[in-house]
Amino acid sequence: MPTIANEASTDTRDRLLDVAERLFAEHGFDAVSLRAITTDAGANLAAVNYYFGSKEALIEAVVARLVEPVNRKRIEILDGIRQEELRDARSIVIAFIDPVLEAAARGVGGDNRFFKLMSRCMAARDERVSRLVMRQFPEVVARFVEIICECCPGVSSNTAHLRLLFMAGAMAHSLFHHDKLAILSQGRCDLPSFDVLREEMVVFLAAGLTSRGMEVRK
Amino acid sequence: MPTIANEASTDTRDRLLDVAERLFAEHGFDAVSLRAITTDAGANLAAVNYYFGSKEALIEAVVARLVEPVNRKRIEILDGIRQEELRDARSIVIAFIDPVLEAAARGVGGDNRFFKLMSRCMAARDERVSRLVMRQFPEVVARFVEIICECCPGVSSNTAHLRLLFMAGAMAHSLFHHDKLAILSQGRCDLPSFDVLREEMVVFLAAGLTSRGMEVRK
DNA sequence: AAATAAATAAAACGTTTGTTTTAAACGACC
DNA sequence: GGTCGTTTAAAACAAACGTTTTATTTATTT
Repeated sequence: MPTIANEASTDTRDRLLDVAERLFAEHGFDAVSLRAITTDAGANLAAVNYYFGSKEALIEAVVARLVEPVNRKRIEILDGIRQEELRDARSIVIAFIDPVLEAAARGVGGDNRFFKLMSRCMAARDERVSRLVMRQFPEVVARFVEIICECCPGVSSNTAHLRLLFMAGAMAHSLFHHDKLAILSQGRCDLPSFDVLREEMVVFLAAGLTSRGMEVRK
Repeated sequence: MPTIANEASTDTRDRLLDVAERLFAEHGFDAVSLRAITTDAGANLAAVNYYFGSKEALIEAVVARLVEPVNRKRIEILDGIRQEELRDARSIVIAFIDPVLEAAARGVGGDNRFFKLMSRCMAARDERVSRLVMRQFPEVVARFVEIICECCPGVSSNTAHLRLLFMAGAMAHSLFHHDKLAILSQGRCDLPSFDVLREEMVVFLAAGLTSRGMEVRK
């Protein structure tokens, strides 16, 4: 086991992370063997266990490296909203989805690596993975719930939590599966560009956020 | 291989389907071995290959058995809406989600078997599973898109397709993960009952469906 | 230059997996 | 009652997996 990471080690360590991220997103955690990862990375089979200790620890490292910056960016944007006075539902939605879209845009070939990986995490078989995800989100959730309650009249904390869940689901699902619209619509739907998808999503979710239904009307 | 199913065969065949459905929903397709299924069903290891030919064929059978009645019910409800004149967004949303909730309610112990299984399908590693799902939905998609366009002024076919995708994502995600709200909210959110969750979802999605944003305003 | 630590390489280990094969038991029908 | 097709049982197979162990190379430090 390496005690501290030096320059030589980070080389193949990072290559392992990169390759694992791509393969995990594309085929799922279970479907990708350590042999596939190490071969693709030009490393030895034992390298994963050498640098990370186990396959599960590698998964955790991959997920953390991808999720952390996105959530950090989200909070940054929320802080900006707090200062300016653009505190409407539309801004909230954008603060939620844009960091994800940016992370996706950074991905090679425009593949939806972030959502694919998140979706795989949600459905992952071992709970350690989903627990890792659960650990990364409470702060973001609290911040969004707070601002939703402030900006959307009549929305309670409970409702805000649920609406955030709806938002997350709509975003993840549509970004993950938008390319299947061609089949689902039997060719009757044009594949939307990312810009169009983003704008449609913002409109839809902002309307949902500000909708009035269950609150106690006085 | 059995040529036709008689009474004796359907016994363990159905037991295999029941057990597989439950275990697949709970742990995922890859995580459940044929040994676990056959043992739990009180059958021999070879039974799955005997009745279904392969594990993949068993997965297909399980999914089809679960999805078909839900989509059939959806279309039934849409037919009812067509006749009556309750053609508003709220009715559309209800036609979409209620058959799922009913299927969930039928599940033992109220587990979210349907969405869990659907979520696993979406993230499944072999494309044959997701292709099976894709084959089951075009008709439902077409029907919902049609009625969305009719009921929601200014919504084009492309937009309707996307909004249906948002709906599906919000529903699947929130039903699958609503029990994780306790952790995500750090105890600040009460776990919603199914009735509350349903009503919140209907309000949110109906508002999204009828929202106005991207259409060309004349 | 020798010694020590880090990194890579190669091979083997013990499990588990889906599937196939071979036998035995069961049930209907002539 | 014997025979044939169907269903269950038990065992074996080959392949793939994550992990560990043992050697060898490379780099750093004394």
